Amino acid sequence: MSKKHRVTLHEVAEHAGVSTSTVSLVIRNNPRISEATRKKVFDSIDTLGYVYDRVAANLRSQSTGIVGVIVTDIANKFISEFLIGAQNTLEQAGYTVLLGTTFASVSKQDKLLSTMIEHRVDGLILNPASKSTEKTVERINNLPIPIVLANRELDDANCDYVGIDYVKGAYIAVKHLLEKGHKRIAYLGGIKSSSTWIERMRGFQLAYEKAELKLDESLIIDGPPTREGGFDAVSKVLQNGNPPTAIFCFSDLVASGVLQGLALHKLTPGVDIDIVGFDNIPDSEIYHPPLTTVSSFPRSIGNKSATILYEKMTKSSPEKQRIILQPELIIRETS
Amino acid sequence: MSKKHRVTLHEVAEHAGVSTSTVSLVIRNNPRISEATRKKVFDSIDTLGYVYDRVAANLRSQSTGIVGVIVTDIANKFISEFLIGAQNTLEQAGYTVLLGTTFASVSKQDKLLSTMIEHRVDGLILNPASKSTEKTVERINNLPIPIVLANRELDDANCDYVGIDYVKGAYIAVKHLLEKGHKRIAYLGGIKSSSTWIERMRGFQLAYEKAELKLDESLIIDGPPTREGGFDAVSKVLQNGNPPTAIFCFSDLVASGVLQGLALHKLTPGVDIDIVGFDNIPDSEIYHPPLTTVSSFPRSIGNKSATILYEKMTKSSPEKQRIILQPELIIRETS
DNA sequence: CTGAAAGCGCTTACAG
DNA sequence: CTGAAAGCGCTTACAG
Repeated sequence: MSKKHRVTLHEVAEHAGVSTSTVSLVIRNNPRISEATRKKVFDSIDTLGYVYDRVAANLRSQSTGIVGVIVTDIANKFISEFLIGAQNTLEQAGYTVLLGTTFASVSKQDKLLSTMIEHRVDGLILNPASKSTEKTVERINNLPIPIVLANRELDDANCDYVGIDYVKGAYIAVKHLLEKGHKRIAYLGGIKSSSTWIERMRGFQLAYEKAELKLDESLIIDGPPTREGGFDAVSKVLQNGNPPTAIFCFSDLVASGVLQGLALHKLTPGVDIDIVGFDNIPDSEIYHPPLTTVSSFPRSIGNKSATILYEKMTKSSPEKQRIILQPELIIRETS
Repeated sequence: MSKKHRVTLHEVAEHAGVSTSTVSLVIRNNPRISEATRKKVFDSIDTLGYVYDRVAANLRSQSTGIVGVIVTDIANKFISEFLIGAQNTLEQAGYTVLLGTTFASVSKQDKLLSTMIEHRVDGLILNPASKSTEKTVERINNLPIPIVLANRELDDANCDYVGIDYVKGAYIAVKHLLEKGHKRIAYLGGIKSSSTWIERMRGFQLAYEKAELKLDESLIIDGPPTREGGFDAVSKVLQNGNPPTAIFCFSDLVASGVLQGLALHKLTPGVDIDIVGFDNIPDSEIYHPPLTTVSSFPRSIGNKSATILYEKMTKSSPEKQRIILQPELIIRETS
């Protein structure tokens, strides 16, 4: 079985007594083929066990129906939800998704971009690694195929973008804590050089300014946007001579590490210290205790990214779009 | 930029003053090209901005370097870890991964199989949907390309398989609960017809038999292997006239729903009722309270699946392999 | 060590 | 409504 050669369109044509052009048109459901011929061809396809060879079709038609989606980490719930959104929309439109995971490595990202372009993807959705360089940006700007950036904006990238309003998200989170009377709020986790970190920082500052309070830089500790990052950051900040009374976390994942660290120090979130996360991943609801967090909408971001890419691939409207979804505060038991 | 035609190998050859055969060999690092020629060609590639067209190469060489991986749900941590394992190994071997998600739908799975075969993937790793039919099995058995099944075994599928010993996993979990003195243990979540459910059931029964106890069928409630499924199942089982004193959950995800449901009924896990999960996903450690669970090794399963597939794709040793990893009990605070 | 020629399996104008 | 011919951009024997 394995070694038997694949039946070709040519053989189908011969078997059905028509030309290859006709078979090709039948396969692609071209309406200008008569019902009788269509049936004849499908019969031959069935009896011969013909399998369409997209590789050949792609070469000839110069388009593959494949869209590359590059993300930083699929094990992150925010990302996997984002992916599901993008994939659903893309598949509905008839595209196949080629997935790449960078694990936040820029060189991995560069390699993936190359591979995907060599595979002639029709378009790309990129959730950029946080340390993406100028070179990456330049490359993205010069890409011969449509691309949409998601979740993280890149400086000087002249690109369509879909993400959420991180400034506002951080702002409403910190404002909430300030209104509860906190004056010393920590900001833990996330890579300081990334746009996602910087924008949250801006929201953080904005809330402090409006409250006419001064923030303490020693309560700001960055690190990897992971559970471990949160754990390490909270351990550090608790050693501060004047520790915080509340913590704003870069993400729910970071918050999960923070909760772990707090438990180790016998501090009860929501009682001894208030915590707010970011993302509203499903698990945040069953953290111990359930986490107050900022809801971003990963599936919607995925959907939107795919929709915009689809427009870029099919229409010839080159106007750039920048879509910013608005976050919401979800108050639970940690604040 | 977008509309400029892609530079072809032919143009590179002309620019470098060699034949296309030579350029082709240079690109693929064939050692029988002299250093001088190689350099000349690479210079031309750089100045012209040539991009290798894998679609054309694939057609001619009749192999794509693409491996299809089909899973039931990427938002599930067990699966995403499995995927990372498979992807790492595959990428190291030079393959590109085409990902498909079935969301446990058999028709989706069939479509994905078709798409991937049409795209001429060199091999497939399939984490089958639980309700896969005989037809699917037959199709898989007749596949013209190498395939490895993972995580869920299919009856009569004459396939290589990598998974863990679910019987033993359930056995050690239930034995642990019995040793703690429990006599009424519930088994919640999971699809009754799936091999993963059935094998856990067998382990469950085995533990009861060895303890010379009789199990109560009314404490066995199946359902979707999700958080919601767990929530619903625990709600049902608590209405039992004679409710269980301990619960064995199909998965950690199910357990998370069970914990939620228990909280609603003001029952404290580990105190009022004991809980054991299955999978040891990272989150289980920070559930409230931290979950006792059975550790399966999703990344290792991914790695192994990829390794076996790689052997099938490259060597001509047709001997079937069936690899069963051994699970471990991780005791935390819910028991 | 390198080149000329054929061909992978489709789709695409074009002709009728 | 259908067919004959060319060609997408590579790789593959084969020759020298």
